[in-house]
Formats: sequence, C-alpha cells, structure tokens
Amino acid sequence: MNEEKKDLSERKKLILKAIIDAHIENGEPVGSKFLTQNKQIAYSSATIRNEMAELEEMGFLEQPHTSAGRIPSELGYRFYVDSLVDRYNLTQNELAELKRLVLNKQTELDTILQNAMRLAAKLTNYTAMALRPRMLRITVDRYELMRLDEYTLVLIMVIGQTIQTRHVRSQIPVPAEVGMQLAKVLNECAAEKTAEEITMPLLMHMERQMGEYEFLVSPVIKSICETITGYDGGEIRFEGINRLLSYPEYYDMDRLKEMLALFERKEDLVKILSEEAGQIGPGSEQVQIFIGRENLVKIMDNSTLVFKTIKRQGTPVGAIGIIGPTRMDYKRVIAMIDTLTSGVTNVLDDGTPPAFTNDQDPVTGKE
Amino acid sequence: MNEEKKDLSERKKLILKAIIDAHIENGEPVGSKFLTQNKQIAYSSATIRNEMAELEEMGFLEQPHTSAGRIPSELGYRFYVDSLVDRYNLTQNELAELKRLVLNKQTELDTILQNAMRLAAKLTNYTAMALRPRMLRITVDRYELMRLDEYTLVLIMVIGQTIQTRHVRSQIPVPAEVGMQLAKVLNECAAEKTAEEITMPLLMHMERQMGEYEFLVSPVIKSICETITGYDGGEIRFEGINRLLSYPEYYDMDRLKEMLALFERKEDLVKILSEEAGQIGPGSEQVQIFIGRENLVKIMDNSTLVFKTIKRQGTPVGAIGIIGPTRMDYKRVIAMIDTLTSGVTNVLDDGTPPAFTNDQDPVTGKE
DNA sequence: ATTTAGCACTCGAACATGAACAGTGCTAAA
DNA sequence: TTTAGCACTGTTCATGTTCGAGTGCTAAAT
Repeated sequence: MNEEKKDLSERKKLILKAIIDAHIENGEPVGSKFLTQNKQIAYSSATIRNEMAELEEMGFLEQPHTSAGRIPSELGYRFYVDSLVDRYNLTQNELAELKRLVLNKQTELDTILQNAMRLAAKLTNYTAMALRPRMLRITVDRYELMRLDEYTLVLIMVIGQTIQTRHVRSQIPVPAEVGMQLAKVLNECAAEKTAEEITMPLLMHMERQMGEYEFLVSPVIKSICETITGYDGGEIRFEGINRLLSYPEYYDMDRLKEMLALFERKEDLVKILSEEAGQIGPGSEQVQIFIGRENLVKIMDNSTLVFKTIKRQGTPVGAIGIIGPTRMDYKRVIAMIDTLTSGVTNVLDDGTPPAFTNDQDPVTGKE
Repeated sequence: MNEEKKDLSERKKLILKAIIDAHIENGEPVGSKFLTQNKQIAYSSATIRNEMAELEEMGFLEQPHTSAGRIPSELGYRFYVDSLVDRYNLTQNELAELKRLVLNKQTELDTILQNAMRLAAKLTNYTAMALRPRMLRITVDRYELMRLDEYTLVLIMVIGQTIQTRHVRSQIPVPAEVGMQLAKVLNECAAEKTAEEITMPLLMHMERQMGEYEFLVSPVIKSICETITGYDGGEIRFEGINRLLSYPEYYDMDRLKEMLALFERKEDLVKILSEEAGQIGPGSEQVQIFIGRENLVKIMDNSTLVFKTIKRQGTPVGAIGIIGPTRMDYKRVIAMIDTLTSGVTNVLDDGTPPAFTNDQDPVTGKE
C-alpha cells in the first residue's frame, strides 16, 4: 500500500517529515527558511522551496495563501502515519498508569471501557471515545426472575458475558412460584432467540403456559425485545470534550459547533464505527486512523480519529479511540491507544496482566 | 421573601420587567427609546432614563459601557424570576411529548432519568442535566448469586428499587451449591449494612463459614463495597451540550471552555447539587433556580441552572435540570421542568399518568 | 545538471484613523 | 413631576497604511 508511494525521493521524504513534525509541534504553516535550521537538512532555502513546490504539486502539502508557509494536506498526513511517523516509547509514568488500570481487574465490560476511555483522555489530552459496537445476533442466553416485592419482579438477562436487568410490574400480587414458572417458560421459549425470532405464535404459546398469569407474558416479552434491540444497538461515550478547546483549530466556532453536534449524533457514530470495529481480519487487529474527511464521518474536516478494537475471546466487544485535530501528536496517540487496548483485551481474555512493552509497530504491524 | 422587594414602585417594576423581557428576547442591551415603543409604558424616554438610572443604582440593572443600553444584573434576574416572570402555558405539542414520555412507563430509574433529560433538552433547546444524587445510607437489601459458568459468578445486589450486578471470577471451578451458600452468608452478614459497617471481623466470620471456598469472600466483599460507594456517590449526565453554542453568550471561548470544564467536573457537581436536591422541606418541592454566581457553582458566570427534584415515595431519587445563559426563557424552562419532574415523580410512585395541567405556580407555589 | 543567492512580489496581520450611531446624563422649560 | 433638547461618550465599521514573512523566478555558481 505504501509501495507505490516509494517514488518519493529520500530527500522529499525527509523534507515532508520535517514539515509535518514541525507543524504538529507548533501548529503554524512552516516555511522554507525555518527548515534550514533543521540539522538534518543541509540545503538552502531555495532548494527546499523547489522541493516544497513539487510536494505541493503531488498533493502532500498545501498553502493557506500565497505568502504563507506550507501545511500538510490530508494526503500528507496519511503518508506520514503510514510510513514516516516515528515510534514513540511510552514513558515509565505512562506505563505505570496503564498498568494500574488493568491491575484494577474490573470485570464489568462497561466499567472497563469507561475507565480506559478516561485514562486515554487524560494521558493524551485529547477527547477520548469508548464504543460498545452494534452486534448482529444478540440473544439472551438465560433468564432469571427475582421477586422484589409482591408486585414487582426483576427480569435478569444473561447476554454473552454481560447482565441486563429490567423491572416488571404487576397490578395484582404475584406468588413466588409464578415467577419461577415464568422463568422456566422464558428459558424454554425465548432463550437464544433474537428479537425478530420471538413471534406472536410463540408469545401466545407462552401465555397459554402461564395460565391465569398470562397477562405477565406480554409486558415481559416487550421488555426483553426492548433490551435486546437496545443492547445490540451499541453505545458510544465521550470524555474530555473540553480538551478540544486546548487546540487552536477548534477556536473556530463553526467547526466546534459541528464537532459537538457530531458527538451528539451517537446513533450514527455507533453505526459507522461498528462496521469498522467489527470487521474480521487484519484491519481490526491494528490501530485504525481516519484523517479528515477520509470516508466515514464526513464532518470531521480538520480532525482525526485514532481507534482500536477491544476483543474478548476473539470477538470485538468494544473500541477505544482518540479524537483530535489532524495536527495531533500521532506517535504518542498511536502508541497509547495500542498499548491500552491490547492491555484491556488481554485482561478480558484471561486476566493476565500484559507485558506492557512496545514490541511491534502498531500500524504496520512489522517488527 | 419578596415582601421586602415590594418597595419598588409599580412603574419601576413595569420598566424592569419590560427591560428583562426585551433582553431575554433579543439578547442586546435595551435603551430608553426602545422601551417607549412598548404600549404599556406611556412615558417619554427621558422619564424612563431616570427610572433606569435609579434601578441601576439599586443594583437591578447594569450598563456594559457609558453609551449603551442597560442589561439586567443577576439581582435583576433574581427579582424577575421571584416576582415578575409570567406564567407559561405549555403548548398542546409540548404536553403531548411529555405525556408520551410518561406513558412509555419505563421502570428503570436510570432510563427514566435519561429519557426525561433528553426530552428536556429537546423541548427547551438548552443543555439538560440529569442527576442521581448522593445518598447517605446506601445498603444492599438483598444478595443473589448466579452462576454464569464454572469460574464465574454474578453477584446481584438489590439496592432500594434498583439492581446492580458484578462479576466475580474464581481461579478454580465453583460448584452451584457453593454459590448458594455464599449468597446465604452474604444475606445473613452483609445485608442492610453500609460499606463502613462491613468490618474485618465480619469478613473473617464469613470466610470461616465458607470453609474451603473462603477465598471467594474477600473479592466479593470488595466488589460490594465498591458498588455501594460507587452508587451512593451519585451520578450526573448532560445532554445537548452543543446547544450552548446557539446562544451568543457562549461565543466567548473562555466562557465556553469554563462551561465545558464544569461539565466534566462531575464529582463536584454531584456533591453540590445533591445537597440542594436532597433537602427535606419545601425547597425540594419546587423548581430551584440558581442565577449566575449565586452560591454553588461559582464558575457559572453568565449561566443559570433551573432544576427540580424527582422523588419516589417521598425521597429524592433524581433531579432534572436545564443549564443555559442567564438570559434564558425562564417562563418556558420553569414550566417545562416543573411539569416534567412532576410527571415522572407521579409515574414512579404509582404508575398513574399525571394530569398535565398547569395548575399552580411552580416557583412560589401559590394559586 | 544541480544548487544557491538575490530580488520583486503578494498577501495577511496589526494598527491607526475617522465617520456614523446609539444611548446616556444633565439642564431648563412645561 | 415630566419632558424636550443638547452635549458627550464609547462602539462599530469601513478604510487606509505599514510591516514582514514567505514565495516564485531568474541568473549566477558549483
């Protein structure tokens, strides 16, 4: 994929990398003269200018206006993250924080995701995102019913490794045996079934089995279907939205407004990201990076999303991501997300605290 | 409470109200000439100017700069909401939306709060807030244990009307009987106890009762304590943060930044608001309004918080609020929050759909 | 064939200027 | 007690000016 880009001369690569590094550092367009300060670049400003003009021609750079320096284009960033970006080694401090997170050994998926998201936001100082993706065939493995009081039952549903509960209220007292009976019926008829597979005939069959308490069936089934569809719909949360304001690219009100509006379009985001996160294959093994208006969320003009899937026994159960300006500190963010998600995946699988070393390139997967 | 403010002449009240109404309408300082267009005010601009000067003297108005009109001060708004603001009658449409919410008959407190918050944000076009307040003496009423698989138990805790679950993992297989045994021990020893009341001797006592499976006790108790302290710590959520940007007062980056930072200081907010929401007495019966830097959250310079407690069987279990510029449409917001919270409270208590009429003044409680 | 120095050019940022305007406070008359 | 009139003040907006950074191009140098 980056083979075809190898047609960039080494000198062009050097200059492009220097420009992007500098731009990430200070956020301003970088000019030819500035680059001559870079020890690695032993050419005059005029030479650099010529190279820059060519790089612009090729689409890697752009010029805000005639008499300004150059800034990287989205294509430029793409090339940068694919083949130019340095490896970042997490500091001892950062490693320690990550370790503390997984040693905490939470087992509730939601809690884990939330904590991981918080930590990601804190460590990177960008906005963090936690996704519980949509899933295709959500079914309840098992039902339990618990009597809260005479009139109230609690329906407990085991979905994969997680538990969902719902209250069921009756107008007349429900004896304990009826609750057990209902649980039995549910487990016989409604377990391992998707919302679509719970049909009217099935419901009527269950009602018949419940005798005089048949009136309980319909509301319970309604609750079940709501829960299933609510759960397989996925969920997305954000943390550290205010951190956006640390970066000058969001000082533009319109852009900011768009971003905040985006954050509230949770259904859309869940849908789009679930498709990315749910992919089987090498894609979901690695950190994924979406720069600017590259495919998915069109609105993210000047923003980049870096995220990686979290798995439990091989299937994706979540994703943690970072959202920030295209001009973000890619090397740190990539390293952070990669280590974080790997750590969480490990813990989910077997509770083993992971190694926490920077062992392989999180994007290309090599060495 | 507003008796002592009655020393304002009727004319001053008229003018003050007109100024605030106008300012709420268009957001700009209002001048003397503009007010002469108001049919109710049959004085010349000069007279109005004199009155305005006096009102400023008294602290109800302020002047951004010498040659501008007047804007209401926080004191002015306070007086306005206490004694000047009109009653707002919800439109048929609004009433219908509220009705739909409660007819939905959710029974999960969290879901109800979340839906109510969403609706509040949508109907008012301000940022909405949902609070589950801190509580003093949270205890688990009952424990249940469910076997997920050989190595995993699910601990189910009944706290008041709500259910909390936690996973418990064991290194070696746990037979079903052991789970039941553990549940029995928990119900005997750890029910109705706050986190502080579960002491080391008690823990050791439980361990002794569990025989060779004593290793389960410690992690379970840890989970329980975490859950209790997590739960009684309360929770706060927001919806529609981007709506802030509809209002020019948040076009100032610094202010906006402060607001967003405030939204992320959830612990502090929960603490402060819980104290307000949890008060027994008339305070929590009514819509509460905090204007600008009035007590609590100091940072809310140009913002107002309007909120009201939601109760179940007389005790506060939540609160719904609206956050917006001090220049907010008080009459609509107050009416909305009042009707919404009353409706939800009703449903929580007995499932009765409430009347949905504007029957009494939500702030002063009279007539 | 490359690289570099030099120079004219362009454009935006920052600042100053001045007119138009809205709204005030004050005074004197009604 | 109210009102008309007027001088005064501060904001906003359009316009103009300067300054400097950075460019592209050309011609000389390597």
